[in-house]
Amino acid sequence: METAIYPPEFDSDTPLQNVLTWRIHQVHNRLNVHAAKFLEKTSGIALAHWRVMLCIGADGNTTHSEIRRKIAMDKGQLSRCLKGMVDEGLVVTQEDAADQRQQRLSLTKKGRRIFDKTLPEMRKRQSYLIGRLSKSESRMIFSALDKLEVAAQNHEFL
Amino acid sequence: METAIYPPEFDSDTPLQNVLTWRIHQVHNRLNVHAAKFLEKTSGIALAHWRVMLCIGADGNTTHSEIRRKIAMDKGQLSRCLKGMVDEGLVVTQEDAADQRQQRLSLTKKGRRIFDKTLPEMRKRQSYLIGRLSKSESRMIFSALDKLEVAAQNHEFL
DNA sequence: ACATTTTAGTTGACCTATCAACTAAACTAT
DNA sequence: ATAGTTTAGTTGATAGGTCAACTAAAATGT
Repeated sequence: METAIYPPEFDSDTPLQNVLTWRIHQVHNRLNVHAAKFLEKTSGIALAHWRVMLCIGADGNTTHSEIRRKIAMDKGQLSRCLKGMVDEGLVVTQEDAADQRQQRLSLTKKGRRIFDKTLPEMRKRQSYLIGRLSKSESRMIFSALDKLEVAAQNHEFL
Repeated sequence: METAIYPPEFDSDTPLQNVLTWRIHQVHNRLNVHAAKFLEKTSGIALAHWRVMLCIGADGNTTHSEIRRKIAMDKGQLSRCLKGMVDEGLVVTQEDAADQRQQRLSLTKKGRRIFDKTLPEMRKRQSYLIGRLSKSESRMIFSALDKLEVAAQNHEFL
């Protein structure tokens, strides 16, 4: 018998549960909610701030564009996000001597403290989540995501 | 040698690429963009409208709450979304004789026409996406997503 | 050297998502 | 029956995402 449960075709009989993009959408939302609550509890910072922090990293000295290359974030959004982080005293900007268009970004002492506190917690969370998966699930989900990302960007099917 | 590439711990050396929740976030965004463009091309309807349409289904006669149970959508959002769909002539509401609080929802002829045109296209897209994956990837990604969803909702790790 | 294009970042307009307050109908329990 | 609670859906306030216009600096090409 060759017939697998997947690939699932969806129709009135097959519930939305089996539509891959739909499942990703749902799970993504729930993980986001979870991450936001988790961050709220551990360090009180917003998810977007945390993601940007991760990009700046402990060493700092990044720029807007570098961050954007890493996390594919809208530049307006990033600009405002960083402004918020500067206001909260998490990040400092200093001008780049060589290129006056861009600013070098680093964490403040406070930002660094929060970063250092949050990183291990987020690692634990990551391990917890991955720990729920079997070996092959955790291997396959990464490669599947890679392929889906490519598939979504190829214009083959558009 | 037992060491696998995964589960990936993230730190300054391990790029964000290996953070599972991050990857899901990225891939989700790209799939969304792809889906929206695809729908734009095939039937000109919005992704949110399509999702709701799928819930109403060809047979129709659903209610707000039934849809919400299926797709875990905010009720305010759904209310406005449906209003838009009614304005566009995709959906009709009629009052439920037995329960005056709720409305029965169905597709209009126009809505039905778009639904019938879009469904096979979206199926093709789904098959295309799943087709990029190996058998075990497509099997494992579904089970992994299921487990992650549970993990994100359990308060074990919160 | 100077006109053109590219890159960096900011800002404004708009659109969607999320949360909470609200009205109204229906159920529940005394 | 009727007070209290639950369920259905609407609406408003607000935060966050997306797109495009804009300024300024740097790179490019003649």
